[in-house]
Amino acid sequence: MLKNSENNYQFNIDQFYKKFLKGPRIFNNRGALEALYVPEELPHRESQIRNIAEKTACALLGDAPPSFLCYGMTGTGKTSTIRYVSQKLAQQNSKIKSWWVYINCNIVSTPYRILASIYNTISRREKIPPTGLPKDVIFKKLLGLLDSKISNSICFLVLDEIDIIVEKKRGNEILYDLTRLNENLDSCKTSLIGISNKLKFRESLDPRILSSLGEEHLVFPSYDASELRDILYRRSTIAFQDNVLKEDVIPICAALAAKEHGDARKALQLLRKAGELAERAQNKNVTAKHVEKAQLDLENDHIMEYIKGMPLQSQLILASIIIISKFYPEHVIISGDIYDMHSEIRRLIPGVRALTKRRISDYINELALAGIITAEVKSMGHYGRTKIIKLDIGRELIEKVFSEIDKIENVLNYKPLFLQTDKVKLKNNIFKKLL
DNA sequence: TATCCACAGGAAATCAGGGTGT
DNA sequence: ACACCCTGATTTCCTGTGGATA
Repeated sequence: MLKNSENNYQFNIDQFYKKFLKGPRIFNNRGALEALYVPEELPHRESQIRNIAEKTACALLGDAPPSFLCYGMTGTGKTSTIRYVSQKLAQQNSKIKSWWVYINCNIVSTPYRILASIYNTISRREKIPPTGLPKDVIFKKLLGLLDSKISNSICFLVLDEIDIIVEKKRGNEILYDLTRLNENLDSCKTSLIGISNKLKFRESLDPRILSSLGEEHLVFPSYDASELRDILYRRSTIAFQDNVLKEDVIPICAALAAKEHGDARKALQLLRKAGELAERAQNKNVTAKHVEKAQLDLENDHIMEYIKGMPLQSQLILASIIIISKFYPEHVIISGDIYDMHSEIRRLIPGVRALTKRRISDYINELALAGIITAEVKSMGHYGRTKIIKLDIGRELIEKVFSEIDKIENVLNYKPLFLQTDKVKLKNNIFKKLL
């Protein structure tokens, strides 16, 4: 082995790849564990499949199927079932062609972009720009396109995570427009399918939309452990080489996911991650140990991914919390502290604006919602009403993420000034007693 | 018991930045 | 160049509030 200047053994990439290829194979087709993979059959969703099939069958005859809603927690097979049925429907021998437009409202979240997204999925040539035009213009263009390009056929609009747009003030408008598409169309018919994982979201839905979206809705119950085992087993026969899974691997994955409201997506992720860990370690088998590690890794990956993806201001808010708890572990952190800390450190980064307390309050709530911190509203009597903020996950993990973000890394060793005044220290001592 | 702190958090307005057609 | 569109982030303005203190 050669030594390089840093006194480490030099990594020989060619040898590594050669060794890897000679090593044991774990996967046969890892795509079968992906979220988007639609298997040949969907176990334990027979009644939902039948229900949707019955609803959509009239599309084969050229009639507009009723609109409807699907409920169920994450990983209960809502999207997969819809995709599955749509594939089967397309395989039927019918003169009437059906189009399926999938929209994830988490990504495409504004009225304009929803209309544009539908248009752009159907139209091959002309695309609607991401911004610029008035909404009603796009609406008319869309009507024209539907009538001309897919005349005498059915267009299914699948709105995944529909609850997200309903929460917004103008969300009801766009849904109302979409439900009314049929009235303005001559030769094309549309059908709306809403998918939601919040069972309560119907309450905030405009009654007009609720009625045309169909009083009828479809519930996707969570899978129990034995159903998850079954799903995993079937997928694993496609995804993995024969006999690489130790017999306890699938039951453990299923049990872990069953604890989390029976999330099949989670179960599949676990299984895949466990497989990848085995592969990386050049092991012949996937074992319970790999699943354990996978569980930890997945949680961390998720958090790290989330933090990396946050906007800079949000990262600065989190950094403020980190810094305070790093230099003053005893300090009880309240909203005001974060405001002060933020206004100090934001100066260290060029081009970062100061924020109002109001805005910071929202950022704190977002972090709490993501499970990174807890923010409990508490009244300190004469000392006001505020949020008590605590870090919910390991500081090291967050610092590790931040060390990869240059702008934040430079800030982490900043020693807070405002905390050094006696006034602040005194008040915080009273806080401690009150808690 | 009235007071008063330090905010919470809703609603509406504003701003900047991406774009349009004329 | 000009008037106008849509969005997302933020500010402005606002009313509400739990409980220690005087």
